[in-house]
Amino acid sequence: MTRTITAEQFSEHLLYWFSQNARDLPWRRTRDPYRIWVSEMMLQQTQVDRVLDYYDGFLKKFPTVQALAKARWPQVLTAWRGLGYYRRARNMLRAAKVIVDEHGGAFPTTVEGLESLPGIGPYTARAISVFAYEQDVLVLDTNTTRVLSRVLGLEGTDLLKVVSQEAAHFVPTGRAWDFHQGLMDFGSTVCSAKNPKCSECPMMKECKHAQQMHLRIHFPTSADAGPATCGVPAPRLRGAPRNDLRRHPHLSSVEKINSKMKVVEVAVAVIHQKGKILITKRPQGSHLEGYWEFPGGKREGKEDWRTCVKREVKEELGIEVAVRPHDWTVDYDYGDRLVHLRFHRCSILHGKAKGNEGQELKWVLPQDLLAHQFPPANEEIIHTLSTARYVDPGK
DNA sequence: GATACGTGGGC
DNA sequence: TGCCCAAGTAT
Repeated sequence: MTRTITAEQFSEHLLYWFSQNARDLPWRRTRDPYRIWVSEMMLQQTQVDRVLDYYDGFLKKFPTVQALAKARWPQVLTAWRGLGYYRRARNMLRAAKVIVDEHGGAFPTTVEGLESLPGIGPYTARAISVFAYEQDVLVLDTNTTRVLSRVLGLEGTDLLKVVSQEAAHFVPTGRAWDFHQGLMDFGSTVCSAKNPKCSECPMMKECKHAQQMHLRIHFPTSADAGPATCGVPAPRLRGAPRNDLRRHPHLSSVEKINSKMKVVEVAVAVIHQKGKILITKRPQGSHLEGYWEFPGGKREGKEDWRTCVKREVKEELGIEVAVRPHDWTVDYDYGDRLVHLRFHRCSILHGKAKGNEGQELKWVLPQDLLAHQFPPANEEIIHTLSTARYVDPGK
């Protein structure tokens, strides 16, 4: 399993991403705490595009906290009408009066001071600290919490508390402003709540969530097991218990799978001979081109899985194989579809394998599998196969 | 800690 | 169409 990303790696990826993808938003062109405050209040539970329709108009009508403090509620309501959550506007009017009457018109400069104002809670207080004063504090909202918890693989109840502890040091010194603006944009566009675009994410390799999303491993129960076909002794696995992968507890976390999601079923052949395993290279132009993979293919309807393996191997390689019951299954989530892979170990009955579809073939020792690039869905299988010791059926 | 609070967009 | 949700806060 990959190491957890470091704070430095995270910042480097994020700040670079932000430098290339930053949106030009009006509240990013100022450090005036009043204007930042207005933006943050409007942005509570409200999307950027909607806030853009109100932000300039509100500031034109109430350019300063003094102007707002002098206003009457119907005026403020008029400037807010349509945005929703009207208590926000009412609290802003109250807070403006407090700032003018009790603080001489100056905004509090500490998180505690800000949070004491009506309508300003833990999030908004820290957001103003960072976006107006550029203080190095961690700001957690739904976006930033989601991104950090995913990358770090944190979950469970009290997520806010866990993330604030584990990620407090992720804020790069002196760069809190960029860091959080980037995190917000990143969370709403790439690392979104629904359908995250992991393919566009610079941290996909290090991200615990991506690893979990795309690699869910299940094990056949003993009831799934059956005799190998054709009476050929199958390679037996020694030294690597079937449940080896259970040592990765986070892999057992199964996300809700959209019931509408299309499921593609693929039977995979892990063909052993003389201590080596046969792999093939995906041809150019195909999905995941250039990756090595095991022979196999899509199951046709309710076709028997082992029949499917035999058929695919015959089509692709021109050989007859004996097929064992499957040893592993992997579900790989592409976002729009779920690919269900079943890995069956096989032995060659007769014939010499050749690439009937022009694909490159290679026989490799288990320990050499790691040197070949496989799709991420195969990663754990590769790891298991490469470290296991086999009894060669031919000996 | 569960709930209400608003509206428009996405699916 | 109807349901879910989005830069949270107050009760």
